[in-house]
Amino acid sequence: MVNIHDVARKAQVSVATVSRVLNKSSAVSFSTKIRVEQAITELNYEPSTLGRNLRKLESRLLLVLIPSISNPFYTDVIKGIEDTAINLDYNILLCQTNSNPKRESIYFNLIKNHLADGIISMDPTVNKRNLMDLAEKHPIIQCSEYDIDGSIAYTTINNELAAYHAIRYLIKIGHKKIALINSDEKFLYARERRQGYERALKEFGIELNLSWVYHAESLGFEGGQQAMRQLLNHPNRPTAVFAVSDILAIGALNEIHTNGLHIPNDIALVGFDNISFSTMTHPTLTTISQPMFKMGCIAAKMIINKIQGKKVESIILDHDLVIREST
Amino acid sequence: MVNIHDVARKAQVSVATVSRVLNKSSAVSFSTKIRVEQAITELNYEPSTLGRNLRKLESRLLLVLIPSISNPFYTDVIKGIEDTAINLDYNILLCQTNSNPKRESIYFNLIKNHLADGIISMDPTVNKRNLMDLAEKHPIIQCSEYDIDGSIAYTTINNELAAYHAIRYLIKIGHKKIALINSDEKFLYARERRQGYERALKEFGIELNLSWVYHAESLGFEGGQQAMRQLLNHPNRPTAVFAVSDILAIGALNEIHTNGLHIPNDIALVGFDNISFSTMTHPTLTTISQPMFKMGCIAAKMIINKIQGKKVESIILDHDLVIREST
DNA sequence: GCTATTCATGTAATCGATTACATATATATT
DNA sequence: AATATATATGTAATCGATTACATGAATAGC
Repeated sequence: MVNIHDVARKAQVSVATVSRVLNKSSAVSFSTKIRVEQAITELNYEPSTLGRNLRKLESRLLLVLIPSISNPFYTDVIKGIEDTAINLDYNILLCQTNSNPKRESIYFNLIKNHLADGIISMDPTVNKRNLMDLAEKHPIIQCSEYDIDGSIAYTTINNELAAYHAIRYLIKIGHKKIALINSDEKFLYARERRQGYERALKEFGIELNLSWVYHAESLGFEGGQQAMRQLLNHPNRPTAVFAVSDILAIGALNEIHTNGLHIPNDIALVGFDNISFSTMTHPTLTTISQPMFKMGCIAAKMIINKIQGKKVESIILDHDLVIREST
Repeated sequence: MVNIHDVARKAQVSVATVSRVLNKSSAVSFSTKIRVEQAITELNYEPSTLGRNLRKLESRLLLVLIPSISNPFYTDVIKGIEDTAINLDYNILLCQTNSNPKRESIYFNLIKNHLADGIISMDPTVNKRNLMDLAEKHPIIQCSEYDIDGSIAYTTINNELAAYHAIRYLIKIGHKKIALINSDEKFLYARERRQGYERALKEFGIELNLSWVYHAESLGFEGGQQAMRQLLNHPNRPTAVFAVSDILAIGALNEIHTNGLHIPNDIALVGFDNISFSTMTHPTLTTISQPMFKMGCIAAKMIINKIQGKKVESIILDHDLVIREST
């Protein structure tokens, strides 16, 4: 493999001069510059990023931790991260933890080993203690999921308020019997969305019926189906359902159809995330839209600022209620 | 940052001995081994992968080129690649080209720069000429999409045969007027699936009606909707539709519903890929299932073998016709 | 007890770049 | 013309590891 010395020899200059031409770091006379560039072309030389990074003590690689790419919510966030990162000459390493602690530690080692410069964590299942320990020595920010009491900067939406808006809307169009399909409340977003649900009910004088609050066992379609199955068997069936993710909502929608009921006449349905599938269901799904692409861009900017030693502040983004046919 | 010299000093040995302990490469006496390990723990030392990789001239990073992670087909393939790669101590860098040549060249540079050891390309939009040039000097294999005449090893299914099976099945259940929603035929898989479509028709003595062959303008839902809209306006409406991807099929399904027609009574529908959403539609979608996870595992094994200088052969995997409610 | 072999460890080169510092030449200033 | 400054280039240290080779000590074989 041809290296910088070969180029230097061919162009009859020192390696320093070659490096200067490569990095435009200081003045090189026109004639030698041409000579060096010619040598580079003739030898088909490509500088080794490995050597460069070792010297500069950086990898220009960003780790993005997600539970799984199968959830389309992450798709657009990642697009935002990638766009921003590439523009600033960083590449991203997408890491699916599958909520597996062993995987997690592999990826944590990557940053300890200097193979990555920073981490954007979007994984709610990550070990918070380990993450915070790591954040003492390495640049880390959280995206979408975060810790209230942690010292790690984050960008997210106001989950409590978003859920509140969804429920308030259901109440305003006449619903009083509103169920909640939540995910596991070990996740902060699940706790927050539940709080928003409860606040809206309280504010409109509707009593909280705990038997209408379900926790899905999985985050896939089946989770929504299972939860809905139980809600449909409830002696006092709700007239509206708020699911904390579109995937759960779509599972619920499926189950409602299987039972021959009509949406929204028999049951109204609201999801969360505004994934692209939510326009392909029948009826189309009313949902809360998060600014996913923007969130990704901001997360990327935050982590790069952090890597460069700047101070970063957490940022809360706006959400929207997207009203479609399911309500 | 603490380095190998600090450890050596603390343990009162040479850096070579520390490296030996780290890599278990040759005998180190029990007592010094303990001393070194203690120093490592006390100093909280983590070896720099950058330094190691530079010396060993490898990065243990694999590039995976995909057009976009938004297509769920890739999800399981990537899981397979990742599982296999991690077991063999490689990490994967997921690269979305978004069919953007500039992105592509960024990623190609990564391997020229030795920041990655090999490439698995799943991108049908990649510039074939560039890829083949690169393959002369670097380990590259193709997954799912490939080149017939190229010299690059690949793993995929038999697209022609899969399409043939889908169409033969439609014919056997009584359909004669069968439309094809294809994607752009610049993609090899599109050409192959069309060949399978034509072979099945020919074999059963059904004349090819070119006005029933559509090319979707996008690979998203809208592509399927648009194509279906045109098919529904056709004076001689087909009774069955084969779409070359589930996403297109779901778009078509939506359009059929919008027009008040029944699936499968008015129109039968077959997709391709067996993405998880294909069980969530109403009716559920008959489709061709590819062994995505397995394909990913094999692709990863192939590229790692190639990196290690072994000879690799292309592998064709089996597909299945999954019959559901839409036919 | 002397030589041959094995074992444990150290020294220094190496991977491929960047860059502080040194030096030589050309140009500007007086 | 003498000095000051700017420009162009080279030398060598450095980033953090691995490893070929050298060396000294311990053990085995006779």
